[in-house]
Amino acid sequence: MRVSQLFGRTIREVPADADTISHQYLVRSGMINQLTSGIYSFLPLGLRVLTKIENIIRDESNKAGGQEVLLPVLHPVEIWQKGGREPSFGEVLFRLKDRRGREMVLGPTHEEIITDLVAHTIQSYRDLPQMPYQLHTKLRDEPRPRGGLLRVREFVMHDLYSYDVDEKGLDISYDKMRQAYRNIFSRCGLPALLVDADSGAIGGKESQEFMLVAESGEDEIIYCQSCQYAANVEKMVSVKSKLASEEPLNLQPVSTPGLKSIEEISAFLRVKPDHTLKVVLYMADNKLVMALIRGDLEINEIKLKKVLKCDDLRLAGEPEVTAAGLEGGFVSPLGLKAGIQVICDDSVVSGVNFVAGGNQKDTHIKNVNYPRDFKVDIVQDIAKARVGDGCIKCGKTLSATRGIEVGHIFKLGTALAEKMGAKFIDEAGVSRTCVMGTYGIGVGRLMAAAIEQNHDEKGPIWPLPVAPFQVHICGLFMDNPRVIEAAGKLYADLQKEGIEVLFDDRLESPGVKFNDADLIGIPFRVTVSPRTLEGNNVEFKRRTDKKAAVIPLAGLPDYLKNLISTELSR
RNA sequence: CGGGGUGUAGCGCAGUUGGCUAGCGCGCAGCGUUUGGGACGCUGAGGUCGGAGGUUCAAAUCCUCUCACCCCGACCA
Repeated sequence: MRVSQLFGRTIREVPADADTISHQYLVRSGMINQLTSGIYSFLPLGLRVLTKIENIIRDESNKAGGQEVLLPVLHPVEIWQKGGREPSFGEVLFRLKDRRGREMVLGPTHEEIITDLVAHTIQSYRDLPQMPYQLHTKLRDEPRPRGGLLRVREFVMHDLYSYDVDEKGLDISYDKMRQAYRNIFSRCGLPALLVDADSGAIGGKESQEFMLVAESGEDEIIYCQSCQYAANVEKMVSVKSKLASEEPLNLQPVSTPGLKSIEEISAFLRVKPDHTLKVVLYMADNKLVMALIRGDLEINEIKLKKVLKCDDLRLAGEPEVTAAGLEGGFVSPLGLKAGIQVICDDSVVSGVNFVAGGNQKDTHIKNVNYPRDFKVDIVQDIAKARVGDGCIKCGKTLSATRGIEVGHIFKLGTALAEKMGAKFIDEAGVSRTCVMGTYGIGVGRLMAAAIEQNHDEKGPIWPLPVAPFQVHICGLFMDNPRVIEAAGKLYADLQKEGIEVLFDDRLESPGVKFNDADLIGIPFRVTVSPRTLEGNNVEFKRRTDKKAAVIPLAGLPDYLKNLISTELSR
């Protein structure tokens, strides 16, 4: 491609509404353009990167046994009702009506559709396992799009679904896809961290995420440097700090005028926060519930939501607390009237002599102990894991980092397949339900994450396998006949060798060309200029090099061809 | 949905105590001089000042409503 003819241009100024690095560079290099919030067009340069990633995904999916399909974007709402996930997707679903008034949904994902298709296609255990997949658009009305391509409302996703005869088969498919995903990320030149994850709205049991470590990541990853165990903070179960053992003392009410927060209470009564009882009131599907945890810990709402098995969880508002006859800031599980469900973190069970609310204004109670003084409905881990906690696998201290979730794999089981009627006849002639797995990669997000992870102050540094072009020719002084001739010939020769080359043939100053080259981020740059042409040489520079090397023009196509193929096969 | 911010030329911005023909830089077009890390001069094109309503002799500027976008939080590939 000649830069003079390229559709799309580089921009010098940083776009005002882009403050994520990848967003800035994607826009400035002319790869993407925003249409409206969370919706982007891809220009030729950007599409080339996207397509390259897609092709790597395609290749690895095929190798793992996948077969590509293409599913509709427009879904009748009934299929979502049948699958039972309509409420949990809620507002995220884009909805519309067709001309007959029939309600439709723009597909946010395709488990229902593909499972319906499988139900119509699979009949016998002989037809299994299957791994249909697609690379196609998903539409989700996200509450808050952000960070350019990092979080959008319309995006290309790789989604693969596995169907097996039993759990054992699912385990095999899951392992295959986990390996395929590892291969994909490593072939893209992007080392991804595998972490245990919560399965979210999609449900299912086992689930893991592939994360690219990046400052701008939305997720917090808690990991163990010693045994490498890692999990999303949403999911991580950790060994909490232990408290010294004490004898339980007698209950003692104390006056605490106006003191509500854990900090205020612990300072006033001179007790450590780990000797206070934190009470948080939530509305779970519009029912008031009480969550208890040791005062120094935080509640992990994802875990809590799971324990409660509810679709919607939010903090209770002042009116809702008052309506339940409770005193905000002094709420306590002691003497609680029936009807309010109490969920208690296991940290409370192992602690002693807590300061808890007194259930009346300006009063707290010291030396509260479980189970002597109050009852709870559920005891479970609902705490947010922290840096410094112990690893549940090996006991060593946990660390944290931030990451961008670029892939997610789930063992879904049979629940959805059951609802969608995906059954087969087994060897004994008995009808059984397919066991399902689901696997996804956000392709555009991966592209953005690649920049977050690989860039300098001039622009992105694309890994060769996903770079928009492999070689960038800068022709300096393009009004010089020798340069026109030599650069033009080199451009043609490289293309003849099958090398992907972007040729900057514009009559621009060297500074402009070099800056544009850095901004586009192609791994190899060849500069053709009168100066080096004198000795039949050109300059060669990797995007990561500081300085260019002078090398002979003769034999350059072969040299580059070899270089590229060795780099790609690494 | 809660909190914060911004809408003026393709991009980045100034102008906002009402006052002349709405301005600057970049980019774009033409001409000329230049050329190794974002050159310079001259000329030029390009604007419903986010939208609607109102106040006024006069509105980018004041008032009301509204829309859009960005950032921080609750959600996810």
